[in-house]
Amino acid sequence: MVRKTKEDAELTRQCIINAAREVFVVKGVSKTSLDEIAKHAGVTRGAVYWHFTNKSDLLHAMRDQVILPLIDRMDDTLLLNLDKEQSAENDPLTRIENFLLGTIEALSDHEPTRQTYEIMMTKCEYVGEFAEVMQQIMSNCSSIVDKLEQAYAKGLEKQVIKPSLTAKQYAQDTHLFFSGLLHLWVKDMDGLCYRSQAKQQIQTHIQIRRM
Amino acid sequence: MVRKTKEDAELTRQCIINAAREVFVVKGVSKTSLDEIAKHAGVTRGAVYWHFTNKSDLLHAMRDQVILPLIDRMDDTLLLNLDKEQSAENDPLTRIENFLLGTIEALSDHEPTRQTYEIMMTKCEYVGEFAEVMQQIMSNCSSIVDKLEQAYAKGLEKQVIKPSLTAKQYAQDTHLFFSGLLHLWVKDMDGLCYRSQAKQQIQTHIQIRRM
DNA sequence: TTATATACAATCATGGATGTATGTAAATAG
DNA sequence: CTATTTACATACATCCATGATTGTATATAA
Repeated sequence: MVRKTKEDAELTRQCIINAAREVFVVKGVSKTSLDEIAKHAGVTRGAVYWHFTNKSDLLHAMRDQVILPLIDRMDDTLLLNLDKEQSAENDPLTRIENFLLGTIEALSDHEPTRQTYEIMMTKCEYVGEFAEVMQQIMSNCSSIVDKLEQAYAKGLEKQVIKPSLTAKQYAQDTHLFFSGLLHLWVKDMDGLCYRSQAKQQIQTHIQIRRM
Repeated sequence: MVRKTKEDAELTRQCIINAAREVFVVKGVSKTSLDEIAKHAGVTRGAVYWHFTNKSDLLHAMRDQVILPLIDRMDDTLLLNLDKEQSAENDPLTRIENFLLGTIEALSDHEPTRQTYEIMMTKCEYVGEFAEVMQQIMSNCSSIVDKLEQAYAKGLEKQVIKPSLTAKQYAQDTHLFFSGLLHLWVKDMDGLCYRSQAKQQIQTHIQIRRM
């Protein structure tokens, strides 16, 4: 193989990430060697070590491709123009429902996203230098709860939600609900129990809150 | 070291399981060698291979010590004598609440249980011969939902729950809620966000359902 | 009392993964 | 047009975990 142009290089980098994901998801992170990833990507270990310092670095890159867009989408769907004039689209509860449904849809429609979640949840050990990822996840959870709380606060203000609980309580309960749903959805490989009913369960969860 | 009596052997077996748990929880399953476990238990790899065929077998044994009692407790707390006469103790919603609270308490009070959950959730890759454990987990979830549904059905029958949803819907929502709570509780190492508020969130979750 | 099974310890052989170091041809900068 | 950097491939050295084998002293059964 010979030297490539910058675009080609970026393409092989992405190719390595894709190969890593596909091998990780069947063999688990720790039991896949960089040689397997390289072979599956059609390159050698030299290429992998050129683009990534080690397996952990590669795993981080793979994760970022899924997590970063999620965070962006969360801001857009949940909070952007929340103060704009009242409409069906702009109902806080509908926004929350759409955010949850949209996340599930991303998993349903985009195989790489689903695989990445599966790897992160059931094929990866959060230990050593990768233990800090747990902190990031928890910190992400905090910001999710914060944004949910803002949306729920608007909902309470606009009186579309039953006022029996505080916005924070609603936000935490929704977050726990969705966290459980995501885990079960990903683990439900057969799709019998959870994947088929996820959307209905989200709608039910939201419906309970609506006044 | 010399040959021991049967009781001594069972003791070293348990000692190896404990050692495995304590090493797994800091180094992750795949990165701990059987030699480390043996040394931490004060034996050699020979002893480990005598009591367990391999690392996976050892992991299964460790898991069973936590999962099997949980299932037993679930039957007792949730269903046993559910048809007996009405009392505060026998209220279906109170039973569900007690089951959830009891599980959290088991994690709080019993370090080995907490460590085992942590290993299963964040320090273990469900792959290869260990992938079938995922099936077991999902099957366990089904039976949990079934038993919750039975309890909720009694609650609907006794008219202590709002009749807006079916027993199955209530059961699924509670299961998703609790699944998320367990995951976040275990991952919340600092105890700042979830561990401190778990009991309140359970009580809130139950309170929402009460008529 | 003897024979056998038990409960380990100690040793060995193997392979596989990692990281690094070196080679190299083409792209790109000057 | 030349020098240097880039984007890899190839080769090398090291380490470490595994599983199997063998050794051994004792508990236990007959």
